[in-house]
Amino acid sequence: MDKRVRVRFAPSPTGGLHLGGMRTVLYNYLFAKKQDGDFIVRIEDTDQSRYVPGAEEYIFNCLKWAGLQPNESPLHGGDYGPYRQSERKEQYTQYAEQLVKQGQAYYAFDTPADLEKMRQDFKTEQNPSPQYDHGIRMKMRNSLTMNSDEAKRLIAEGAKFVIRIKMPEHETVTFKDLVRGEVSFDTSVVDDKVLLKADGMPTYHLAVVVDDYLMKISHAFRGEEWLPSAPVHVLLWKYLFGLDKMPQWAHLPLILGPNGKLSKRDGAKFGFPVFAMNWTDPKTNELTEGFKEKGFLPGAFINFLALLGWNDGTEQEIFTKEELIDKFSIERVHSGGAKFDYEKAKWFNHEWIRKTEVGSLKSEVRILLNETGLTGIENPMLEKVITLVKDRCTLLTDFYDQSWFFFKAPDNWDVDAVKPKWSEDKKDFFLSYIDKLSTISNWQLATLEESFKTLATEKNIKPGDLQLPFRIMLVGGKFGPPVFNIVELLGKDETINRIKKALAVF
RNA sequence: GGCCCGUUCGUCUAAGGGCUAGGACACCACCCUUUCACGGUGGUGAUACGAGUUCGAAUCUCGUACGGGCUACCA
Repeated sequence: MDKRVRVRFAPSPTGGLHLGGMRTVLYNYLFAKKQDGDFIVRIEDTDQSRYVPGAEEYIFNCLKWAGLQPNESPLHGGDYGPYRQSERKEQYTQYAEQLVKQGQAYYAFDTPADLEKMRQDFKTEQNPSPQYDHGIRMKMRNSLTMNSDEAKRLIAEGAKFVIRIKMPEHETVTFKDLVRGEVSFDTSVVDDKVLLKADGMPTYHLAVVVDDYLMKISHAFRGEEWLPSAPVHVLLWKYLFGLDKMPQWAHLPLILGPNGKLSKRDGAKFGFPVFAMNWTDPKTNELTEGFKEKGFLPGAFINFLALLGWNDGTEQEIFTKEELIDKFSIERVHSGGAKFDYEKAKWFNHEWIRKTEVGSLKSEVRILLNETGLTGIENPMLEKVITLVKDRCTLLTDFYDQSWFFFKAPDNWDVDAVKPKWSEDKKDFFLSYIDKLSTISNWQLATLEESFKTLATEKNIKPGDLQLPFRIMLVGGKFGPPVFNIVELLGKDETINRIKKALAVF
């Protein structure tokens, strides 16, 4: 009896894909997978003036990176195409005309200047932004205020016109929202939205209803910013296809930045990404940072995004994608907006790096090191290094800071940290230690540490006083994993070389 | 201005009429560590306010305040 679950993500290709958009994708995806349904991506490109080249491809790249692949889309095909609204232009006109015939919509011939004049003329203190609504429409140039012959004549003459919905005056539209329960609106406070634009393209309002119908969408999830226009969509469903065919709605809470609505600016200002992947605006060349390039694992990204406004009722916080699919339910999504906390997002990533196996991290880390000029790294060495430092890395990009010295000798040293306590005795110790190291055949952590301590005792120096200089000789500064772990991985020749080189400077 | 949505530690949240309002991030302290981290243990910290219903309210109702969204031939 229940129809097949089909959900859609419907972005407009106008720029980067931010956290809110990605979370909408995620919830759609999880919901669909859980019910064994279809996840569809439909490109809402009805506004040619806002079209941005590359944005569509970028969106699909983000979905691919996050592992949220659609079943149907302009890229993946499907039985309900085309999946770009610009390619469906012809489909919408008939429905708009049908509404006019049914008396639920009308032609309007007002020019942009007319509309501007109306807004000025009717602007008052109480009503700073007058709407084209039931109170105003009889004062404008439309098929309601002229006789039908004149409207027909104007259209025949090629006059520019739009089709507007004729909102009823005092009806209450009520619908059930999966995250908020019942929501009602008085139709008299919503304006006569344009359905079909002068260029023949539909607006979002018409297109979303027609396409959701034609694509047999069963559940429609979108951002909370759509809630105020929901009554228009509900009415359109009622007039065109019947309320019984209408998808179930869920208006998702907004993701907020430190000062309200999350924006690109917040990212730049507070130093965190807001887009899934790097996005360069083709017009301004402005680069907005993405979570991928910042060093996030896709699993961690999805994980923290899912928890921004949803939880499974237990205290579990780390979820794999499979677990999320298994546990997700739209009813447990919060109705309140969530402020994005970058610190917590990083914590998720840290947890994910820790739990991800070395083998899965290898190629990412290799690419990262390559980009900084560290090439030709052998696999076994790379694996040992990752194992040693992964617990210290919050972001993938931390692997560089935590490990470059395994692949490249330092060329300057934190001498200020050494000099004040440096002495001939210590120099003598390291000279002897070089000899001792060259005789060691069992190059292992315990042996190395033991030999160091023994020699120090023989020379009457506290081993602790020697460890810091030793570390600085090897890596250049006061950082890195435990000293003898570094020595072990560096190997005999490299360790001796580094001591010699540093001794010349100290 | 109007309409709609929302409000539990600084942040994300649990508790759907009944234990001392629980967890996580962040922060602080201690432990571990002769670098820095990780880690471990503990701590500070919240039901916006005011009424009402009730034996009993974070939870239900109303009002107020505050926050957010919308108010385009953009989505």
